[in-house]
Amino acid sequence: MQSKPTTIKEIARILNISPSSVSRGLHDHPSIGAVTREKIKQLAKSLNYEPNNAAILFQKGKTYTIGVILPELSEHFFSTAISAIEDEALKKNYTVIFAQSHDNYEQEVKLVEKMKNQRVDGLLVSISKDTSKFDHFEKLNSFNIPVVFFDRIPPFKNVHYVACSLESATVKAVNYLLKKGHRSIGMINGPNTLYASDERKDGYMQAITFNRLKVDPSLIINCDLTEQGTIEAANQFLNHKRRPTAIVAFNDYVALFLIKYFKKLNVIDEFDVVSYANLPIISYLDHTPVASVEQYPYLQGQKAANILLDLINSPNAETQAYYNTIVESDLIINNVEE
Amino acid sequence: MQSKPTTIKEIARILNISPSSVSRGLHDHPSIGAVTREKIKQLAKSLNYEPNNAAILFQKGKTYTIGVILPELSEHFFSTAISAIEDEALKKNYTVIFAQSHDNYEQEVKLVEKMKNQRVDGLLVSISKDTSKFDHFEKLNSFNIPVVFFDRIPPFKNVHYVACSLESATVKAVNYLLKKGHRSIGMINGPNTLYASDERKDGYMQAITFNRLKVDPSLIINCDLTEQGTIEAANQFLNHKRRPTAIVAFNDYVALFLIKYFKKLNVIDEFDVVSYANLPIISYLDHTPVASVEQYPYLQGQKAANILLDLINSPNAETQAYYNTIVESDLIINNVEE
DNA sequence: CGAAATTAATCAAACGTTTGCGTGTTTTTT
DNA sequence: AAAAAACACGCAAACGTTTGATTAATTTCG
Repeated sequence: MQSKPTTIKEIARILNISPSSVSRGLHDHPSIGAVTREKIKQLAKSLNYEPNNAAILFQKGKTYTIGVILPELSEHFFSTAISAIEDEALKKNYTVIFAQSHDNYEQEVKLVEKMKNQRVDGLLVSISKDTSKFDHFEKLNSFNIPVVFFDRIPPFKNVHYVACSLESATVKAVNYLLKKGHRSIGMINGPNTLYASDERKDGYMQAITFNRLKVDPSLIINCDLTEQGTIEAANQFLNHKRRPTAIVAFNDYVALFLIKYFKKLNVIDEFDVVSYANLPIISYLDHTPVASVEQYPYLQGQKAANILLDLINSPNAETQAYYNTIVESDLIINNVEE
Repeated sequence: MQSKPTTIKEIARILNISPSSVSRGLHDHPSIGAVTREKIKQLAKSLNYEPNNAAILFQKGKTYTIGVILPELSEHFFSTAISAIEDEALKKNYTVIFAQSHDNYEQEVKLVEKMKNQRVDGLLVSISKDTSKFDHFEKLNSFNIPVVFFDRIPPFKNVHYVACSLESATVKAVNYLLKKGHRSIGMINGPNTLYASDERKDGYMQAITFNRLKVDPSLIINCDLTEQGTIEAANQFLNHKRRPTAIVAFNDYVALFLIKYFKKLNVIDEFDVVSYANLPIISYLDHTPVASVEQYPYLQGQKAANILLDLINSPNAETQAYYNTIVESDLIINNVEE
């Protein structure tokens, strides 16, 4: 039963015509007569002919494959994004290969190399936490492999990227809290090295200032994002002379730790928490954040994929301007039932 | 800057030797002298030579690629499994391409076809919910593409698979509840069409019977796994003449709905819930399941990937016995703090 | 010292498909 | 009826790499 797949040559031999005619016939090339074309197609069908992709790819020098490199596939945000990427790629008949950097710079460099060897037509990347050099991506330019960054993007504009505006989302979040009557709002921010921390801080300050209030820097606490770090930050808030009544948490994990700790101290009712969505089921908690910044991973993935496919199929990629796409994030108000 | 990638031919031309020698030199073939070999390697390095994968794959008729088809990538279980698969594949220098069936049979058939066209060396599959025919997989046999199923497997033994023994896990779960003193234990099971429902039911009955108790069939309720369905099941338990004090939920989603509903009715303290792990953060809930059946997605993915790679590289795949691997699932007791 | 063995490299074919160019045959145009 | 156009197909090269067969040069050994 070990059937070798049917080839064009085989069909040509049986029909006593040339392989080129078979190829053209199958592609509805005008220079092949209708009769011959039908004969070819019929035989191809009955022999279960399937084009040998490897051969075509090789011949065309294109792989119809896009690579995706991201930190951790099992994080909900990324698995949703890649799900979108795959869906978009499939529509245009592209294949997706992916790899995880596990937030490790060296691994990321290796993977970029591997993707290049695989001759992907383009690359989608969400950079690892400890990536601060970007040479490995620049190398791809000379091979004419376009790169689109998404969500975790490098801190400069002369690349293609899709990302969420955390700044404007943070403005919305703080505005919401102010409108609810809060006058002292704390923020548990990430390490200063993260670009995402800057954005949150800027948004926070912008909202406060815009409302003609004064920013109290001691209400913005940097945190290593661990449970222990969160607890320390919480303690600082609890002992603060202007003890805040609302807190903006860096992400859902931090919010989770925070809420857990506040519940333990029985002060949870004295705080409103706003967070950035990572965990799909966080709204099922008893004490949930009053609002969440939704970052639309599916949409980001979709946009990034489409931009990449555009770039791949645009002839004059050289002279092209950089896509700097911002996905507006929204503040989702959790209507707490009870 | 548009550098065309260096080829073996190019190196050969510069060194005035034949391409075959270059190829052999790069592969440390014994019939190339040490001097020439070094010259070749040096030049290759300085020209940044990278083998053209597409050409090699084409030439060898192998793609060093494994395909993965699963229902929904954004589900935590699957994203963890595929994360493992990717890690294993990378170790052996294989590439992973994947696609989602979105639990749709027709889509699955299409994807299998596409994977075949891509000439994957092997396929890992977790079948879609409404797949009951398996011809599309059998077709792969004649192309000598091995298939390993994982987690969601077909209901027969003459295929390779890796799966969790939900039956024995359910036995453990029910035993645990019995040991805690529960005498009336309800089960919210899935639709009867699912193999997974059978396993749970069998495990339940086995544990009850083994403990010399009588199975009350009305305590096993089939449910469509929606929130509404869960509520209906809950109501049946609440009105049951032998009202259960513990409930085995089909999965974490069902458990979530159930706990939410019980909390609303203020009867949550009258029930112990056991569930099957899908949601990583469910243990952060206020009222969490007292125990969870852990199905080790990472381990399953790992094993499935390794089996597939074995099959791909075993010369006499024909005569091979079928791998039927069962991953023991464990009952994780949640030590509730308060 | 001549035959055999070893070493070092080359040649050419092959993998399956596509595509520019050429060629013979038929049809259309003037 | 001759020239032009349209049609239908074949030829051959090309993509980059690998590999079995072959050759030429050198070394080894009886």
